[in-house]
Amino acid sequence: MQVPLSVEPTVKFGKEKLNIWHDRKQALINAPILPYFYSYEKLDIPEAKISQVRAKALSSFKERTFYKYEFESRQELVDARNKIRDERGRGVTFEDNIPFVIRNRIDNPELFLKYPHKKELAFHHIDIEQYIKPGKPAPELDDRITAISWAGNDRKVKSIFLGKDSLTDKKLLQKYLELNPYQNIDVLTLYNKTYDMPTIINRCNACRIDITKFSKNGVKPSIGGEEGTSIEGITIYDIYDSASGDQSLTGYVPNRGLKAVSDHFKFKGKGRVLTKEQMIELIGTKDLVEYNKDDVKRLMLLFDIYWGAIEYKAEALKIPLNLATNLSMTDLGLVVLGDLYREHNIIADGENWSRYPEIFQREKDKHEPNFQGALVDIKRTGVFEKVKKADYSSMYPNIAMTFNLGPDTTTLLEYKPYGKFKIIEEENWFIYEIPDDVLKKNICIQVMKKPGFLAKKIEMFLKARAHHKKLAKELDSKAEKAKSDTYKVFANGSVGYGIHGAAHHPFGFAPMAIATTGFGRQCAQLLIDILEELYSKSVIEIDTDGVYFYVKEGYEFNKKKVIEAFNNRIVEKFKRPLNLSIDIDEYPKGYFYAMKNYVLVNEKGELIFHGGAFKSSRQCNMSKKLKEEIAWAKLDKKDERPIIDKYRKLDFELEDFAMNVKMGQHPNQYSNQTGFVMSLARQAEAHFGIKPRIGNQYYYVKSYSGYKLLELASKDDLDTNYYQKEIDKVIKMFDISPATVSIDKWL
DNA sequence: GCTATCAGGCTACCT
DNA sequence: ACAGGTAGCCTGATAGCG
Repeated sequence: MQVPLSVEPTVKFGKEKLNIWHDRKQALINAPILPYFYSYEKLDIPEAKISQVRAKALSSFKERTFYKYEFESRQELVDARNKIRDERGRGVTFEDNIPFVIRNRIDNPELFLKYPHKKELAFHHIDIEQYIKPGKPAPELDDRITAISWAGNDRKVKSIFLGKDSLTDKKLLQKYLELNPYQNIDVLTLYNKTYDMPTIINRCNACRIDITKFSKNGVKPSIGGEEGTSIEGITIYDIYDSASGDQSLTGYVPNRGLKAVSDHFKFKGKGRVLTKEQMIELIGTKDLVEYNKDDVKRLMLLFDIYWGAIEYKAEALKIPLNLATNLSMTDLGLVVLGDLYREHNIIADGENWSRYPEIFQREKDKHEPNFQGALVDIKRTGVFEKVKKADYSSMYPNIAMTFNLGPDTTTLLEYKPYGKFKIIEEENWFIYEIPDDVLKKNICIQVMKKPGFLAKKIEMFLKARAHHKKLAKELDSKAEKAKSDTYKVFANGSVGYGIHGAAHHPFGFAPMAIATTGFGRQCAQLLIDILEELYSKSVIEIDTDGVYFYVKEGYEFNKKKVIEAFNNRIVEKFKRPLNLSIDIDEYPKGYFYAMKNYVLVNEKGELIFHGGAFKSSRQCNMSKKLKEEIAWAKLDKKDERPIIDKYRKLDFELEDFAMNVKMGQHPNQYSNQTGFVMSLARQAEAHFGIKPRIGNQYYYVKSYSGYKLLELASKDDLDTNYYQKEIDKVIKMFDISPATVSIDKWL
């Protein structure tokens, strides 16, 4: 690679250093820049080194003088910034919350190329199994590890496992470390970084095994905190991060667990999938080892799918590998926009929050949005045959590119009374009046005709994407596919209305987000109108950039005609041709229930559920199975009654009635401490000593005495009334009640 | 005391 | 602490009814 394995900031003797690992060597260098922020004002900060710089302000694109405040350490910067925020509020200091490694990368784009990891990366793919005490829902810290499987670059899976009667895992761990010197490992691949490595390290601690062996410089690994596990000289790649962000899986996998995702990619293993009970029962047997080995093979299957994009991303952005393994949209935006702002000598003079107070600081309810987003609607419900989906490819980046949006071209001019979308063309610019139903105003956005730098950058990304996508198809190449996906992410990250619409992203530019979503709504509506006209009231559901519609008897679907009509309408509406293309997918049948909630049958005859109403992970198995059976009956026009009668008997295992919920926040963040999730968390703490923690998952059932953890419930305690009502709900979902039938259907 | 309805808090999902 | 948008579950408050 051209880039290092990892870079982390660290303070030594009060000075900011960069801790760089490359080719299994550590380089502790002085950071080439000091932590800094800007302000328009001359502030009284004695500890800072103050200088003046001339640059263009992001808000006005006019040249201004800024004071630059440099600090000895990040902590000094944070303290000074927070003091000013406390006294004066936000908005006095600018670019004051950029992670230091990224700030270094933006200001010295070639910096990390001086520390390349040239050796072939040594991977270590790993999975462990752990004992669970009978009756307990999950393993605990003192539970022994029963098996470890791993593979290196040779892909040969090896295992080490505990005998049935061994009560300690000390020898197993010692042997594992002996067989796998961490000195020779660069990248640890696993699924769920909060489990395997912390567990191994905890078990080593419990067994008094020296854990400094894990790191390359004798420093103890850290396992706690929100940062997760970190080991000096090693980068941890959690494939779950890639799988959970993979949009192409939506609707095709029941969850983002290792098994579901690898099954989706046609995993073929030797072992069978074991239940929790079997995993305990089969300790010390070949079955458990095969199961454990299969998980490593699943891991490697997914590794081959996702790794290419990680390494490519690191090199394309010139960032260390550890930053690329779980690059957030925020950080991607910082790098891509940071490069552009540096090249054009722009300083972001405040965040959206302070630059557009009328949008981001107005009085509103707790979860009310700041501005209007995408168009979402359902026009017709029920079963439809020959369902098609027309969607824009990369809609938002294409809009930003075609409409020439960017900080240098786009300005929020003024607000007008809420009304219709309007375009006014002048010699050098367009003015777009964008109605916003959140702000209840028309937002007037001026866009210059002179080509802008951000639109140009996005065009470059989209062209690169198209190029690699074509190659991927022609050569059936995973590497090209990874490149294509990477450029799609880059294009999204630089326009990503998520970043430009964020209140506190340092480089966000709200007019861009408002224009992007505003044009998005117009384009979606255009597509709806055309399909409604061509196939007579054919549109079913709309979500952002995709329109589901059906072609009824007597109409002939013609893709060319749709696209032609679409292009004509674009010219009519926007007074010029736009570079927006649409794709069309087909499904033999579909059942549409509500916005974002529908069931499709694809060409292969598979049932694909969309939306929380159908596939919410919190619902019980009984309800899920019922939905699946009724969906098939409904789509095949068969009688649902026998299915319902069968389910009415509630003849299932206790587990099939278990619902589940995950703690979404830290215990002290719950405004309602007596709320549902907290009450389950308290039960778990009282009975099993499980500390309430963000991310904890609780399985529960409804009993006559209230909601109970699954482990505390028995079958004859179940609230049958509640579960009968669950069945009623499913029936209602598929039985089209008058309230959900569109007016058309009655006419 | 029971049932229906609604708002608010929260999770889970979609683009 | 990247955005907005929708559905559904659960709780607690309130209203209507007998």
